[in-house]
Amino acid sequence: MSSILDDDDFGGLSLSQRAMMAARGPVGTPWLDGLNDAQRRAVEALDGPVLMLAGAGTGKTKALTARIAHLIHSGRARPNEVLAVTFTNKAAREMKDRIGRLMGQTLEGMPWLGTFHSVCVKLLRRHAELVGLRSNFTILDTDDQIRLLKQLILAANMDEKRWPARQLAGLIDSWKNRAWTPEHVRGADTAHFDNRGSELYAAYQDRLRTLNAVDFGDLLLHMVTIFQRHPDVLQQYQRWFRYILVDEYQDTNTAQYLWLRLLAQGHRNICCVGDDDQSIYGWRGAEVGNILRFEKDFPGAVVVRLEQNYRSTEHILAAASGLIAANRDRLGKTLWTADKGGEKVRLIGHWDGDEEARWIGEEIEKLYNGSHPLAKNRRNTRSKTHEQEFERRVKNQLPPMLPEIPPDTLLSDRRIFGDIHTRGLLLKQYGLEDRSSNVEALFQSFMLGEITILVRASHQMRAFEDRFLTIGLPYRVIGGPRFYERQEIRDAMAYFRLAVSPDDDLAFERVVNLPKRGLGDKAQAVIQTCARQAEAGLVMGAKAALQQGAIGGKAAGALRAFLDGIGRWHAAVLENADHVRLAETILEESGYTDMWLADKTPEAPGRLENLKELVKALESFENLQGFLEHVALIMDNDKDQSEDKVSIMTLHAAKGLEFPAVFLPGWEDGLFPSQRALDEGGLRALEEERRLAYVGITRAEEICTISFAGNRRVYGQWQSQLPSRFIDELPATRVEVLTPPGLYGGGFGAATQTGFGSLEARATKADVYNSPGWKRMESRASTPPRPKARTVTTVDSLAFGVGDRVFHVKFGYGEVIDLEGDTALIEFDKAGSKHVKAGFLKPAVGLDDVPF
DNA sequence: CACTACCAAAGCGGG
DNA sequence: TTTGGTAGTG
Repeated sequence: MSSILDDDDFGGLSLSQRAMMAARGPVGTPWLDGLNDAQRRAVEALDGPVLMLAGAGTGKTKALTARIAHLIHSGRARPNEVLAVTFTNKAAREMKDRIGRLMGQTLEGMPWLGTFHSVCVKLLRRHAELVGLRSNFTILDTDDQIRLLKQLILAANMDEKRWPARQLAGLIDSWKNRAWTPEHVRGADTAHFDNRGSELYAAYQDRLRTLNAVDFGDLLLHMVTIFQRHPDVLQQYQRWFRYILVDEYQDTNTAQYLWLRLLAQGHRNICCVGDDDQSIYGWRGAEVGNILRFEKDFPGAVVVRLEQNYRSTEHILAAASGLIAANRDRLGKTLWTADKGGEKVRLIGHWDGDEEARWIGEEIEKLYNGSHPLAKNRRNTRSKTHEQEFERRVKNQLPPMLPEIPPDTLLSDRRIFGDIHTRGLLLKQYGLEDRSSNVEALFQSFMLGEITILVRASHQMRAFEDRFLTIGLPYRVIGGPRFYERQEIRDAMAYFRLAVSPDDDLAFERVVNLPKRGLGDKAQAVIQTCARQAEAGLVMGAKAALQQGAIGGKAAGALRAFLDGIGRWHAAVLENADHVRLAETILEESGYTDMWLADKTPEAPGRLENLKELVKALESFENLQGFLEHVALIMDNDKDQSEDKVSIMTLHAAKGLEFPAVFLPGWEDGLFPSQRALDEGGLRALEEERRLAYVGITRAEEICTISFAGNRRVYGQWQSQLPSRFIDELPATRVEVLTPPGLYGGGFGAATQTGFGSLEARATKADVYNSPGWKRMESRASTPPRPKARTVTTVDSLAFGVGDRVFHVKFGYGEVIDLEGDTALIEFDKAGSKHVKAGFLKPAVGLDDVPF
């Protein structure tokens, strides 16, 4: 073995691995147990190219992990000779866990099981010099990238308003996804960005090289470049990685495809798993063509179709299959399930988005209560989680069930019902049955964590958040801005980066004047000039500027203090000082903590909390360097998992997940499929939207509810729209149309079932139109909805008095405790007490915001 | 240099 | 509607 492959991840067997290999033999092979025929074929076809077409819920991860276990156990490869790539850290983690469980504790991690990016980082660090980098390069995230590009745009004398850095970033990203270096783009692509796209791209890559930095796209691009230009290096890895496995192959872009193809060229032991029907990342550079072309790329490939679905009931699966059948470009699969019957997909129309949110809220309450007719039919009862939840409730002496909430309950009381502690009072007042001891009902009911709402676009989430805050329904938004993307965290990280490497110019720029030190644009320009003159980094430039007296007065003092700080922190890093303490010191000494302490905005306390959490997160790392290295690639924020909450997320974020009950709101033309897909993308884009719809429906195990609204407020403007064309494409026999909800107050539970679905195979939408409730709504459609009072009224502080109920967009409802000028102290029902500007408050409203 | 006022734009988002 | 960025002012 050459020196290229000379370290732990390529080394010989560890003791435990040897032990494991030795144990091979007639002992059991648990990973082969419980596989169906197709899965077994996919697991046992070890050599040569294999394409595993795995439909939704067909046990793809099971097959994939069994295959790895089988590979290792059969002695074909050692754990560190298997390359297995995924797209997300979550998927990688899950695979690691499952393999560990399959093979027992003896398996010492597989170093080459990870995301495309994390594997590439490891490889690139070894060969950085081949693309003009040092092996300790930093990985820029999107934020850094944009700021860098902005500088380049300005330097090129372009109007940054007409040519926004974001757009350039997208352009460069798309080139990198196709594995195009600046040389490829030059000449080939001049039409973009005022004809200067390729020029700026080249400048950007140069700049990155000087900064010894890469962006995410570079990780793959550089590796492809290295493999193409250095056959000797490529050969080493072709030999080393004896088996290659790829998850979610339909999501690979061209760069990833090339990278894989180069590595697999020798032995062709590559196994790709994917589902062309779930390709939903075309806008991010994914090429469905990669999976459609697999058999051409790898002649003689074994193709295995996993078609037995273990997730959804028959009706749900059939509805999804019927929908996706409208796509032309697909390999085609026939999913089936042994789980016959179950509930049909439910379809309901609403007057507007708020009513949709209200209806779904009520549905969820009923599912949770066990009072929903469908909850009572539950088939998947007595899952382990239910038993655990039951035990938890008993142990904490919490009533296991929420009471059934009468439909005419006042809005203000609903909130209290939602609060498990104060609910008892209302039980009496409303004369409700105490279902505390009703174990059967508990098992029939749904836990909140079993329920999800999947939206097309993130702005749809707000209606649900507003509503759930109001009725006190615990929810969790998945995939919002992540922890490490928050401003305060990124600021703090910039300080840490400076401490580790003072020549990190991007970090320097981010925090020179944060908190405000009087080092504004002018001072920074001087520093830049000095740095350029000295051909050195900004820290050196700043020192030079001070020496030359180019910066004087107050600014000089502040700059000197800042530089001293960096020097001190860097020295501490070099001395291996306790990094947690150091981090705290940095945040203190730099004045960053004080900045937020002095900040009066309602977000400030939360930001301080986050900073504390950041420092706490440091504890699990050896030092600051290790932490920074880790964070660039893994930015998970998976805390808060323990509480039982409804989850709200986008359809994209839901891929790979499953839930017993799924709500799919907003199925309207223009929203889903999105207007952009309808306008620009042609058939291709429409088919991708349809796949998204397919992904949505196939997330559901037992209950799937699709809904649409006739009117919706988009960016403050009311818009009317038609139900989604995808609704027409659902096979009518698999759909149950609910009449629109009753109008005032109650009646939500009274939604009757219209008999339909025998003659016309695709008449679903028309049926909704013809249902009596929709007629009523339609007659109202000529009058555009009036904006509700609470959304247009702005009120100054004088309009409130102590004790008033108020509403805040972020924090929900609360009570005024104190007033001081334009600032009010509010005790929020859900968010605790906070000082907020009165301008953010609106008077609380009760039921009078119901339309009609 | 910092603060305020006004204006434009707003897709899904992993690493 | 909200958010972020820029231009103009104190």
